[in-house]
Order: sequence, then C-alpha cells, then structure tokens
Amino acid sequence: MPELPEVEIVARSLDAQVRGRVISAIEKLDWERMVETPDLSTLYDLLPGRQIQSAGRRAKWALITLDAGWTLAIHLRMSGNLVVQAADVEPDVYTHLVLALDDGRRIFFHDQRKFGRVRLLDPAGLQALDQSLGPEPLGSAFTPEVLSLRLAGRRTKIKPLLLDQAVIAGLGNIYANEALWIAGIHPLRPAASLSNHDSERLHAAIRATLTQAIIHEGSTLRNYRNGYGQRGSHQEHFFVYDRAGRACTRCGTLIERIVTAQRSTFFCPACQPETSGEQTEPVEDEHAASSEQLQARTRGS
DNA sequence: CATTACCTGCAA
DNA sequence: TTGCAGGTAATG
Repeated sequence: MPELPEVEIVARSLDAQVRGRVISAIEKLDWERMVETPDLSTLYDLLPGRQIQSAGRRAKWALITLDAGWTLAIHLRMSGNLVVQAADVEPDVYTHLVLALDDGRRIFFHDQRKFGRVRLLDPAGLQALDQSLGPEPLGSAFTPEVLSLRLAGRRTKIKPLLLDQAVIAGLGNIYANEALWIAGIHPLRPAASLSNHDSERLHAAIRATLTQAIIHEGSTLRNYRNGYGQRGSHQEHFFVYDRAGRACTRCGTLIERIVTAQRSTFFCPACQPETSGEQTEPVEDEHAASSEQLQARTRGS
C-alpha cells in the first residue's frame, strides 16, 4: 500500500511519538521471514536497550535511527502499518512484530499479507540501501534536468519506469498514474521520447501529486494507517487511479484501464495522447481540475 | 519484457 | 470461484 506519502506520514507520526524512547524488548515476532538482516539471535541481542533518536524515511523505507549507529529499516510493502499503541492494547493475529518501549507503550508492525520486511542496519548497510535507490522526488537534488537525464536513452515505457525505485525513489502505482495524468503524458510512451518540456511537466506533476497526498495524510485504500492508527484521505482526490469508466475531471472523457508491467494503469485517452506534440495541452495548474464541477464539461467527440 | 512467487482477504 | 490489491525479487 504505502508509497512515499504514506511512509512520510508514518515516519512523522512515529517520530512525534517515540523519539527518545528506549526499545525495551521484542515482545512478539511470529513471522520470522520478515527479518532480512541480521539473523534472529543477533536481532534479539542488539535491539533491546537501543534508544530511538528519530524516525524518518528514504524512498518507501521507514527508518528508525537508533543509538550506536544502528538503523531499524522497515518496508511496509503492500499491507503493512506501524502504529504506536498504549500499554493495554493487545496485538491481533496480523500484528507480527511488537516492540516494547520503556514507557509501557508498544510499536505494532501490523501486516495482513506478510510482505513487509525489517532490517537492522549498521552505517555501511544504511549507505548501501541509500545508494541502491534513486533521488528523492521532493528533494532539492531532483530537478527537471535530473529527471530528463534519468529517462534519456530508456526505451522502456514511462509508467513502469516511474515504478523503478532505482530511477526515482518512492513512487508507486497510485502516484505514477496520477503524475502522468497531471502531466498529460500517456503511460505507454517510451521514456526516451519525452521532450524537455514533457520532463518539466512530469517533474512538476510528480512533486504536485506527492505533496498533495502528504497534505491529505496519504491514501487509505484498505490497510494503510498512520502511526496513530488514522486513515489518510487522499483517495478522495484521485484523478485517475481506480477511476476506470468515470469521467476525466479535466475533459469529461472516460478514464481507461489497461495493464502494463502487470500493474493496473489508468489514464485519460484525450488528455494523455499516445504520441507527443498533438492534441490539447493539459492545464498545468493542478488545482484547476481538483473540483468535481469540471466533470460535466465535455470536449471533442 | 513477461511470468511467477510471496500472502491474505475481499468484491464481483 | 476467480480476479484483484498500495511492492519487490527471482526466473525465463
């Protein structure tokens, strides 16, 4: 479930709640495959007694910075969530990791599908993780030129390429679809076919959709919750994701669903032309299309 | 590039 | 019963 905005909100809400606390014990760990490194006995040896200095994020990894140079890196994958619970709350069968804190509260790693992963990393391990990932799309190092360079020479389709964490860190299926709609770019276009103007629009669109999603505390389709157990609301603001057969909020054309790289892909066939340079330029202001009022408006046909 | 695997629950 | 789900890694 969680993409960059959801993990960002989780990290912020964890940081606000557990900064400075000490992990007193691993109280439950009933799905051992979630721990990728180190081996279990080392984890049980190293984690208790560690103080949490902060919680942050890199790509879709939640990073809990501990003392002595350790970092607990948690990936929520499809259905995971991290919630701080009061001392009297008991974990359910889907809560596969429970970390007890020195004030009696506990961090629950809840994960219905068991795809989530945990790593306890030393500084070298953290650096290796960092270097395996592309630039942060909301960071100052991510410029239209950087995006353009990363797409140059890639004959693969733009939409699956946006899901490649080594190309850009943090985009997932929802926000890749949303960004391409905002930018007016067809998801199947070869990445290298994007003009500099396309790259500029896509760069702005990626930032816009992620920023808006963070403002709305992420998207909750099913399992996502922030560190307080609360849902996000950005699913109420989708332009194309999961909107097949409904009217494009910009032009009224029906949104289509196709599958590429085994992922559902949603787009407006009018606003996102298959070939570049034709048809109407989509509006660039993301607020212009944010209202349902535009649904009645039609164009062409 | 496509397919399969990893898991479980839910809606069509 | 079948297909689908916010992700990623492994395999032809």
